[in-house]
Amino acid sequence: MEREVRVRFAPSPTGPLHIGGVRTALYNYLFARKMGGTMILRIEDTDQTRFVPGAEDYIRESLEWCGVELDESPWKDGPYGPYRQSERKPMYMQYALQLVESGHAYYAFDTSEELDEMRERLKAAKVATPQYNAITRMTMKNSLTLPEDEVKRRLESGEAYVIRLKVPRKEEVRLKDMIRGWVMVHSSAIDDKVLMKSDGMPTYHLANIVDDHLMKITHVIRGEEWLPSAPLHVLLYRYLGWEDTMPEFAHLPLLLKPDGNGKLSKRDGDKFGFPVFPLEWKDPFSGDISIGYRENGFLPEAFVNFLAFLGWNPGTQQEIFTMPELIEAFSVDRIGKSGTKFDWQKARWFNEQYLRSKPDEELAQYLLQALEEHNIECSFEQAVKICSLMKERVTFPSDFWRESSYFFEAPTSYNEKVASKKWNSQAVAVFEDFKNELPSLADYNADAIKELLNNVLERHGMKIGQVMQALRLAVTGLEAGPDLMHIIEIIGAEETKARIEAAIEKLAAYASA
RNA sequence: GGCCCGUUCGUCUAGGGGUUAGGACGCUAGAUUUUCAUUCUAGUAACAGGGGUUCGAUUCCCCUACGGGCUACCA
Repeated sequence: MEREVRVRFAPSPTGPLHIGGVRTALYNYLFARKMGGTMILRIEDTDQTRFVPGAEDYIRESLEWCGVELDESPWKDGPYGPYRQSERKPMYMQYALQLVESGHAYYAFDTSEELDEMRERLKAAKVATPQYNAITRMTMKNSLTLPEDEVKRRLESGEAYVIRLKVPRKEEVRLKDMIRGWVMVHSSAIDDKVLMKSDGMPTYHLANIVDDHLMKITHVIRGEEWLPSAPLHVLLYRYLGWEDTMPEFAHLPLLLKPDGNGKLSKRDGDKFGFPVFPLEWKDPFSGDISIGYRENGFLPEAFVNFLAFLGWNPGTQQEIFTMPELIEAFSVDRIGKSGTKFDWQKARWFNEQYLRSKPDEELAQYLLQALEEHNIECSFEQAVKICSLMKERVTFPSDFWRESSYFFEAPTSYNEKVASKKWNSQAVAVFEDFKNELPSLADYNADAIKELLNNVLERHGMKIGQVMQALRLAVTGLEAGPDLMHIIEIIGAEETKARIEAAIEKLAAYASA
């Protein structure tokens, strides 16, 4: 019988979630929604020493920003809570004990010094992979080698111990991955993994199997870094007697550094000059700040669209997808196998596409906000006009203000190159007439302004191409920008007149040359 | 080192025994424009190498190379 699809995203709160994690969450979400299933978030905080304050809130806020909705989570209770492993602590021991009783696990009392010693010894003996396994466990201090009464005595005296899985010496462990097909691993390559730590917490391996089982998870979609330990997880399901409801696995290709050397890591943001985190993160210990996509001006839709295409594609020519469209198009068998390098240029392109598809009225809000911060007044209508002029040339919302400040402030300097090449006495003669006649224009709009300019040019026997660059220089100080007539329309006749007069004065040296 | 996974234009990728190996980003050129950008058009550029299997392999198999992951009482 087909079970209702239930998937989980299970980050550990050890710092900011990086984009690889966000992508894993996204794929889980898309799959859940596509299948009409349930999306769960479980916090994997079994390592108390790595807890970072704020990390959990960061995860929550990041997913909210991306539009990844959680059906069950620490913040939205469901039938299988709690959703923080630290709060599920009492649940794990019984399963570990069940394994001990069935002979699939055992107590071990070795100190970390003894473990190091064992590894050193094996290394010296040229053993390829020094590990606690079927062979070496018989030389260590555990319930397999110690007399029964001593084991009992040690346990009762409160001595520190761990519970290890007794991995069989020779056995092929097969695992079917939805992305890679059958993966075969020999049990000799797996060591006797610690299941319960001496602090009473389970390790990832035990906790993840117990929780996935208890939470009725049907599909485990996670990063490829988990593939090597997946056979171990299969063994756990088997020994716990849960193999018939074992989830299906899908191991996602990793996100790689742009230079193709290694998986994208937290430090790479600074190194390559783009964010690796969805949101800005301030490290609570060092105070270091890492930039985020949101603060960098990315629209969440663009970020999600871009991320979805890192390792997956719909098999059609369509590139722009809304979240509902992604859900509709998503399927696990269109996820690629090979690692994916991060392409900053393409990320920008997606953002441009989304920005341009927004109505001018919405874009105007970005500009208005920036203007407010600079204490500049501007009507909503003006802002809309400016944005409609600028939208084809911006990548980020912050560009609206950065690229359009001349609408509000007269130029304080002029592009040197244009000034020396295009500013001359003939142009100035045209501008004298133009700026004087501008305020008396009956119908003040871009078309009328252009008509006036043409009239003046005709009187002077000149063509529009001869003065346009210089006029732009006078009005904006720059060498390039959107349609000048529209700029002049927005700025207004009086301001334009004043700017032209200022330019004539300041650039006099060029005109006489 | 051992084990596991992978390898199509610079990048993201489609394809799959016989194709002019397709698209997108980037880049280049042309067109448009008052400039820059946009837009449009064109161009650039790839099946890692070697063996098989086959009438025919980029596609299937093996080996090598290269890349990546894992190798903790971390997840």
